[in-house]
Amino acid sequence: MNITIAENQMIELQKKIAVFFEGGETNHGFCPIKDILDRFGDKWSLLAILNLGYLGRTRFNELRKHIAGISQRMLTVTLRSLERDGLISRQVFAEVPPRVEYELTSLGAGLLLQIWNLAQWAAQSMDEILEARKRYDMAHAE
Amino acid sequence: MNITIAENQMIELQKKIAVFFEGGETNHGFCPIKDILDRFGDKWSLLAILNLGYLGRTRFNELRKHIAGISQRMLTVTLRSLERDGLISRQVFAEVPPRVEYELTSLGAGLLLQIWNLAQWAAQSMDEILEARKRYDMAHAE
DNA sequence: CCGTATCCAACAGGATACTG
DNA sequence: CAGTATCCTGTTGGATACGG
Repeated sequence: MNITIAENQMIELQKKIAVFFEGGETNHGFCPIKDILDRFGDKWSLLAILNLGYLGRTRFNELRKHIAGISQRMLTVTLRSLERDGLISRQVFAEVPPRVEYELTSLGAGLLLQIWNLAQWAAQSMDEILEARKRYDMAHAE
Repeated sequence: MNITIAENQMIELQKKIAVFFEGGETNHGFCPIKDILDRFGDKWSLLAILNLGYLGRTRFNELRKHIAGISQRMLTVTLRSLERDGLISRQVFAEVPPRVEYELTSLGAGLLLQIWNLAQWAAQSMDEILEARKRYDMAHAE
């Protein structure tokens, strides 16, 4: 039953990819995939965006509590780069003790939507992947 | 005009994420995002899948030609891990010289669809991101 | 509270040489 | 042709200490 990414749907997709590749700089390596990876392929960016989507406007340490395992340094670094790319906004309040709040921009919300779809796919496919992996390891263990 | 991920759409998404987080193991860090990153956050996996989607069933060196800059070693490593996860199939022909062909499985095709959506978003948003970056760098250069 | 600065270990991944 | 095997470097990111 999982054999149904309908054939024609797949062919449609192939055509689109072809346009994508051939319309661009063809084979000199232009590809937004590389850019995606450079920006969001790191360990924490997607998690930060997902959590900001979940929490809405959030303070630094509140966010940190929700991203299990992240160090202070990496949360700072990650938030800065997301801010630089216009995906989140950062607002500092001149108080003592200081308060800083982060929030997704509309651009960031658009990315969140994509991440969400990807996460959904991953959640749905995880069992199948784990099974495949088990099969592979069985077959390749001597 | 880009201020339109409609509010209610965003709120809907927040609810879904909430269910996602709170339905799972809550705050102990369960999250398919981490798994996604572990598997596809590397430098080459997404490119391999995208190119296999583009080319269809393909031989090792043919694939290599299309993925600009990949080393023989990394193509092997990448393809092995994708095969292990059941995302691509590998068929060896007992010929001299040897021939090996790779192809997306239906599971892999499902992932391709997600990657495609993400790539589309990236392509559409790239300008806006680059602008934001320029603004940020202007503001933070003393 | 919200960072920055410094140091350092682990690992991804490139270059190269060799095989069935 | 389609890989292994080995070596070696650059980068990622954790730990720790300090600052506004």
